[in-house]
Amino acid sequence: MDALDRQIIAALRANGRATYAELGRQVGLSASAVHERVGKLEGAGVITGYHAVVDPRLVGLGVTALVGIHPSDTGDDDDVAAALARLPEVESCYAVAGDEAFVVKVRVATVDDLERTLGRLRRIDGVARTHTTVVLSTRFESRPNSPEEVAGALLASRAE
Amino acid sequence: MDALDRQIIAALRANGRATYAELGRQVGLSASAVHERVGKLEGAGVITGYHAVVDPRLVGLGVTALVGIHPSDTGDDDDVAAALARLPEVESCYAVAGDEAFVVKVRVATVDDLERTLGRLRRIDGVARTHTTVVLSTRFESRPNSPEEVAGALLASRAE
DNA sequence: ACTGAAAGGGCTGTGCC
DNA sequence: GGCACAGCCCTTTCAGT
Repeated sequence: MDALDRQIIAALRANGRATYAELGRQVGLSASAVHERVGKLEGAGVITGYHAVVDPRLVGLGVTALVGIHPSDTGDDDDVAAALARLPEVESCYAVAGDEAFVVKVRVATVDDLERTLGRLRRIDGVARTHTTVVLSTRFESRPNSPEEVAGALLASRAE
Repeated sequence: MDALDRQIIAALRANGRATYAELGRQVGLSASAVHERVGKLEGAGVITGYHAVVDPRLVGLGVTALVGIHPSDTGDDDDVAAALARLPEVESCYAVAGDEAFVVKVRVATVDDLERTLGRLRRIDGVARTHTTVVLSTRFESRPNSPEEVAGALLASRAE
């Protein structure tokens, strides 16, 4: 993982369909060299996949909510996580510190669907209670920020 | 937006680097037809981009937190959102219903960095207070669930 | 709106530095 | 590890339906 790898990763985070030739031009390498590096990054699990990003509203999933999952005294976290993974409307699932065991992001079509989904969540074995925060608008999401940028910002913050 | 478009979208959500020829094979269309459809989906804003997904830990961003942003009485939400967007460690930002104005997802290298970031967040004009939930593990994230699957699950739920 | 053809370019393996 | 080359496949455009 050198500076070239990081540049390639940043480029692929910005445009996941960039060709190897294009990436090569950006970082000053031949297409075959980039091809090899990307293959290694994928093999090492650094790059885990490539995904098209879709406007949820335009595919009929206009309602987003963040739901905190309070665990019951009995019940295994891994089992709860597995049950959460079985619900396709649960898009992300984080195990967290604090009163809640998990925070999940849910996407559905309508508030009626949200109500139904919350019912299903509460009925999971090991779930005592949910705490729902409805998303009014997504200002930005999954920004492809390079670690470099983050590091730079944190350095600047340190210097303050 | 017909069934073919939805199939193509689902395929590109699963593999953002799928070739047009490959997509055509999957949905039973020629590569040129797929090419045209994808172009229209991009133009209509249904597909907003393609991104490589990277394991945050392997690029030195091993600490994730969800931070609720409580607004002060004075201060404009849009200004706060703009200030949040300027911090690269803030990966996502949702305006939410409830006590908090926003919930943001933050990724940094260390808990020291997290402390610094929280300081920067609190210093934003219009931010009264933050409430931080540290992520212990990401069970799954940004799963490419097709709206069909979600609709199916919700239908099943309705029938229960 | 899709197909099929054709030209151009990218992909990806091999051999070599 | 990277480059150059080469064969093949894909992309992209365009006429035809």
